[in-house]
Amino acid sequence: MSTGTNQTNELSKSFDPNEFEDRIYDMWQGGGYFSPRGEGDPYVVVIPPPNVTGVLHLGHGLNISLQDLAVRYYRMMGRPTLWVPGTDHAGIATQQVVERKLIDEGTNRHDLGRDAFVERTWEVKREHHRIITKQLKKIGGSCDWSRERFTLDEGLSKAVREVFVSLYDEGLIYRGLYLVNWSVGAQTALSDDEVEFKEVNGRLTHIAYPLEEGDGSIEVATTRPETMLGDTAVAVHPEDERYKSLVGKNVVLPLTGRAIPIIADAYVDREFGTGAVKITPAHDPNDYDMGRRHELESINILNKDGTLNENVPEKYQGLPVKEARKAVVADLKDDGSFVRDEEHVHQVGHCYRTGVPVEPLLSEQWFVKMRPLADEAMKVWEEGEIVFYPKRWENTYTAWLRGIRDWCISRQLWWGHRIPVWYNDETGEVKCLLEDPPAEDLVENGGQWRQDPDVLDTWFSSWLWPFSVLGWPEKSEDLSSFYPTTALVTAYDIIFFWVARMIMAGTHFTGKAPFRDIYMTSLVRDKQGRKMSKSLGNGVDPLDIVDEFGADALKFTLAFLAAQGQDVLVEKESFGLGSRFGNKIWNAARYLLMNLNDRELVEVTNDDLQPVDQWIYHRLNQTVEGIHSAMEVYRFNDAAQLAYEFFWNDFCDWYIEASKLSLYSGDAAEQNRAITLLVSLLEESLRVLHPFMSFITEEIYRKLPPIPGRDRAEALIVAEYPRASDDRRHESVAEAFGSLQDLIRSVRTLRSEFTIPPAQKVRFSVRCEEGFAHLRFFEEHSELTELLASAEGTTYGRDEVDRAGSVTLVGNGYQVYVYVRDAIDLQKEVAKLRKDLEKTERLLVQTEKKLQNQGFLSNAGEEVIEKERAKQAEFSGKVEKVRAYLAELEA
RNA sequence: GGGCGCAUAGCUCAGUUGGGAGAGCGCUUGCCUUACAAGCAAGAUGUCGGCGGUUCGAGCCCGUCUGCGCCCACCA
Repeated sequence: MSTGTNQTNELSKSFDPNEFEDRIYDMWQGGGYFSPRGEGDPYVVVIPPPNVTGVLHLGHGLNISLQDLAVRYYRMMGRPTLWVPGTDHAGIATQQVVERKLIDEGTNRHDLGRDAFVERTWEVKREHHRIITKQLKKIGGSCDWSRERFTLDEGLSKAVREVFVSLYDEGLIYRGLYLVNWSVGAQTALSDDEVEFKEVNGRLTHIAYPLEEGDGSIEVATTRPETMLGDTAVAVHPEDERYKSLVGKNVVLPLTGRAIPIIADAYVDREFGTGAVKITPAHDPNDYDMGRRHELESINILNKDGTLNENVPEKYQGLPVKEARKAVVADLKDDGSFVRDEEHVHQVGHCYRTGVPVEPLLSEQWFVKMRPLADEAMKVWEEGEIVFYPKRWENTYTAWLRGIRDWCISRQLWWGHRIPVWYNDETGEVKCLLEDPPAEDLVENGGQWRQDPDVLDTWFSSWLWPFSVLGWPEKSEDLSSFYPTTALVTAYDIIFFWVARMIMAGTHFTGKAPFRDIYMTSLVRDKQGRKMSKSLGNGVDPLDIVDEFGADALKFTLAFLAAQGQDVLVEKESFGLGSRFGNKIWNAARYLLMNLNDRELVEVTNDDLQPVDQWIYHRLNQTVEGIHSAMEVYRFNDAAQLAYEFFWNDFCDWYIEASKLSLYSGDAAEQNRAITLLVSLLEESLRVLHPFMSFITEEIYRKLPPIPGRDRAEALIVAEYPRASDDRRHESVAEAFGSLQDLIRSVRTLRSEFTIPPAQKVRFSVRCEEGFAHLRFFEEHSELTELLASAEGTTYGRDEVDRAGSVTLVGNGYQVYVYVRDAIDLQKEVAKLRKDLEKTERLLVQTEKKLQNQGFLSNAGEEVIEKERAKQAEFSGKVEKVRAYLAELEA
């Protein structure tokens, strides 16, 4: 059976990803290939949802690329594979985007009103959503768009509501007046995790508080002098002799004239500063605790916009914190209570979204009691239900769980899930409801019930993501088929925000950890190791990379560079790696397709394989095995490198080159055999490469002719991934081919060192030694050496040959005589040989020492010793021959 | 204060159970050789951060020191 292949399936001469990437993506999506197919153990990934109003950066590029790589690999491995895409409503960030727009339009959200503002935000969301999904497609993400979700869509809102009500009913959600982190920038409370501590060069101000009675004073120190306006005590250590007598007395607070007590508390560090601390329960976490212990009054001095309120003397009212600080210090100086101030480096909390310093503020907020949830999350880890890659992140995870604190979930925003709690202000009743109360009961319609104005922390919907996207709380088909999911691929900077909380929610509400494998991606940095950011201007836009190099280059380069657990440093130019690889694949394929003309693809059986064919199949086998084991443990860079090396170094550099003689000089049958093997190997290589280089391989796959005896998938994306097979294992052939490569390289080196022009053919003979497996190989397949070394008039054999006029190259098990003595500088050759001899002698001595070492012989493994013996034989043989040859040359 | 990570070729980094030091880029030399100059062939460059230890044998294991980086933490 044979198939005519005279159709023109040519590839264009120049390689341009832009020419086919969009077209191929549409083909995939149109073909429904992104949806799970088949039966069996599914491979499921949910995307870490990008902020809907955000801009994709290279971190997303890496994250999307690695997920796509894994998903495509498992899809081709035949597992029903699902990658659920979606976006996050990102409360603070999105609200800010819209608020800024309003300010530009000369208005603001309060003028607009809540409903109109939310509607406006939905418009902005829709606009950005279109852009961001387009970007995800550009990058090549093979996600199932028919299942796309948004954290604020109907189903997910239902999940959020369900979870809130159920936690409320369990007593795990509570409301109360607590000191929280207040972001003046975003005008909302934040959870502890949303506060970023940064080192700040501040000043430590020492202030003397005069005693109410007598002349003495007590000196305190603070980094936030303005908070003294809200002081309600001064604390000292109970055993501090300096102050013991003062405990119980009062001091008069400067600037306000209020009298406040001196109390004793063991929390105070006698060594720090003066050993006396001013206490501001309303604006400092420690002071707050102490205030509770001592039943101190709390005086809130801040408005929510960060200005001082009516609880401070009039002259400070309305001043922002920063200004108030200056004014207070100035006034303290005037009034004589200022002692001194000094430079002081300390950690100051900042809002992770707006970057402004966080002000601790006493306010009414909703919290989730985390301890019980954290315990469950700890348990699933202990039981091995979840595994981190790399493993060390488990420490970070467990440390956080151990030190868990309650989670402040209410946000004073308008964009988000409204808290499902209603108050009856007359009766004081509170109800938390799954369904909204009837409209007529609401105060705005003349009823009595008023809904809590706040929305929930964005992460309160994100933590449900792996099961809410699959339909929970409904008992959907997707939920039963695809939950728990298989892998989570995300960056390590959101372990607390997201990963740990998803595990809590998943475990608590579904009884199962939401995923098994947690792959923490590296952070992408610039070449100086700096985080990419807009302000530094060092950001690289993944779409620019796609435009310039193609999506395959983006994915391949990142996969190749991103070793597990190591931050990856890149610049735009780095992506030349993937781009060049694409070019290589393109040209190899173009070359083979060109050579289909006037030849036929024929049936080729294992019996038809020559050693070089067996060698390439052996290498393919090894490559596939290596990729499988690398993928199993998420070593993407190893897998990418194996694929790269096989295709470029083995297939292109050796196999295609070696095939040229058959392809051009063989008879018709041989030519057909050769092209068939080449195209078959190309086809299989495309399957190997597809997860790494998806677009280009699919594009080429479409142009391949039918190959006799091989099934054709409707698209490469759903073709079967190659597996290793025993009948392709050819160890001894591989060893022989290794020797052949050595031989060829040594001839090439000789040519290169003596600059013998490529056009000038050299004549050489090979003499193989008795007892070497590769002897027959050389004898039977002389054309390989002939072609690869650009030689002519070659003779082979076991017998001595005429060496007159030759230069000898000594290899393991063979010698090559190259007849170029006239063309080379003998002195240089002698010098080179001496150097080579020295090195070999050194190696020989090393090996012999080992073999004489009793400790080595008794402790090392059998294999290691065997290997050492083989080395000894090789080295000593070589030394002997080179010595003899040198003596001959020098004579 | 606690925890973690990194120091390997000029640059960016691989190196999975300890057994003759690797890749990509860059550099040098020669080639537009019937796919690819985004290429081919050949080549140079390493006290594997310092010191000590375990071992027949250490880039890899242990200790210690130095220099960077990150995370967590309520010392005003």
